[in-house]
Amino acid sequence: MKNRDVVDIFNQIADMLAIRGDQIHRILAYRRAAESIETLGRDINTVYAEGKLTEIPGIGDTLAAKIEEMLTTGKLEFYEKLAKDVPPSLVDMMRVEGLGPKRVKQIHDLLGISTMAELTAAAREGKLRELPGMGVKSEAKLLSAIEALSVHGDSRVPLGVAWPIAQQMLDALQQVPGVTRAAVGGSLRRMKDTIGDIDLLVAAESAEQVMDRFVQLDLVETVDSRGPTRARVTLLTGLGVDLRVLPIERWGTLMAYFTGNKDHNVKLREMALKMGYSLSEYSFTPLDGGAEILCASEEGVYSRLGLAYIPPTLREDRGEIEAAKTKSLPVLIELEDIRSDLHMHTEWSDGKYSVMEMAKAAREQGLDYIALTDHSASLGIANGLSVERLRQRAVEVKEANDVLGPKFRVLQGTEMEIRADGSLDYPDDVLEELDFVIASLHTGLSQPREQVTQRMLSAINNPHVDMIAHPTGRLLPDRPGADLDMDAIIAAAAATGTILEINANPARLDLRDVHARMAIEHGVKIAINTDAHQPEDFGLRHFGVATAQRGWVTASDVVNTWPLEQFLDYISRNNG
DNA sequence: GCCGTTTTCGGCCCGACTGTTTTCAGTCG
Repeated sequence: MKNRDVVDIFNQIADMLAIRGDQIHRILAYRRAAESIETLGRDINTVYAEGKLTEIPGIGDTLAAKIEEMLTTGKLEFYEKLAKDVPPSLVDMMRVEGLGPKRVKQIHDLLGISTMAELTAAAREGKLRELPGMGVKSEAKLLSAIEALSVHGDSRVPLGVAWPIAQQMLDALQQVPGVTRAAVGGSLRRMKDTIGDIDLLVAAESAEQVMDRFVQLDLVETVDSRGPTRARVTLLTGLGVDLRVLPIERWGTLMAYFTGNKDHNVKLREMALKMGYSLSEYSFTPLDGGAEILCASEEGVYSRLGLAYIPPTLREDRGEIEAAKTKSLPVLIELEDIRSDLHMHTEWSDGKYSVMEMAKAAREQGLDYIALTDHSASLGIANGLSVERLRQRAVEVKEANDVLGPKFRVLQGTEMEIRADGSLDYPDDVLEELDFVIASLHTGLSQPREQVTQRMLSAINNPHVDMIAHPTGRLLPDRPGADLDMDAIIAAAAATGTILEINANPARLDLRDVHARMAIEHGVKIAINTDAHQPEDFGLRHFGVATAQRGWVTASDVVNTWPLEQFLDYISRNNG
């Protein structure tokens, strides 16, 4: 069993317990455990083998025993017993927006419905409206939610898809008279790799006009709810968007409340309670009934709690609150720290622009040096370079350096295939001619864990390989990538000085945040590259920087922040 | 079911909005 399977079963158990009407805190314990394993970044089997399951936040003796049972027997008796009580198909019904555990149980108990198909039929026949607490309106709403689910599904969208939509909506809301601030919140502000829905936050004295504009935006398909401070819409793409509007004096509490993930926020509110306040998006309210305290800035919120300011990208309850207490938060890498891009393609392989065009565009971006890393021969679909063509390209690289140097430097590089059999695409003497060698996987990603890990290890252990690009090869939101043993990969990278990439393309963001954090904790250096195939792609860099921040990465961990000499010195020291 | 400068037992955040209700339950974030 893999992490994903354990996560899946714990989440299902939580839903089943909720439908059964179990105690809420027990349910939350299963959800919290699932979340914790999902963001663990390590193979749960390895953690189990080390006897360290209970060191995972939210895993106690009971859940550790359940995980052990799953990992050793492949099943869980508790789950199977529960499934007899609460059919898994009921859990499936909860995916319908607006349908929670109570309603599902009621529908099941009173109408004998236990599948989505039966539910749809009952709604169409007008049977749901007869239930207590239901009416014609609820029934119609449920029916359209079922249809929306079948059209759009309920999967999360990649950060790169949600981002421009949110910016476009913000631009429109900023035009509304009386609006003083407008920003994204939620997982989008935390720059999580995938986004469930978009949160927009606006400061304005009167919400009325903002709401009017919001619900009339072109992208909006349906208005799901609308009140004096909050509105929720669904876009044509199926993506949900929430808008909150409060006066500017409450901006700090508003932003704080709608940025942190659930666990981060709960901890902040618990801290506030211990200090005698109830904390909400509106204010700190003294429990003894005194006047409420407003915060116009987030800094004000954190300082009142005795904490250093926590950057949005860290607000995931992964130790940042504890670090903020002791003022030991890392100084995170920023976009401005980046001075190079070490992974890009030209028309020699599957890029669209010439060597000179890419180099000039990079220089205009303010970069000091770049590596041209066209694909190698065996990736035929990307017009990979034979040894002969690789050497021909070197002529153009030299020309570019003659024209653009000496303050700008183009490195002669490759993105070399790690073939399905584990061999590398160029022989060592060819690699030796190059300034910078990337190795990466594009094929055989679904090989068994041991096999694909061995392939990667053999590349890392080749002294000519300087960096591994997009290690797992995942493509968001649906292709999970290779099942690498990241403990082994990171250990090998640390031992050989091999750089691991955070690929900034929002379809990749690979390394993902938790693996970047594991890597730097083991002393592995990180690169943040765009994998540009055209000049516009350089604009994706901020997604990579944000992912690095989510991994607690500082500027000194990232080779792209180094001057050229320091970088060249580092890769030459680790060659052979 | 987890967890501990409140506790090994008894806590475990805060609010908006809807549709159905005459005061609130359910869902969502």
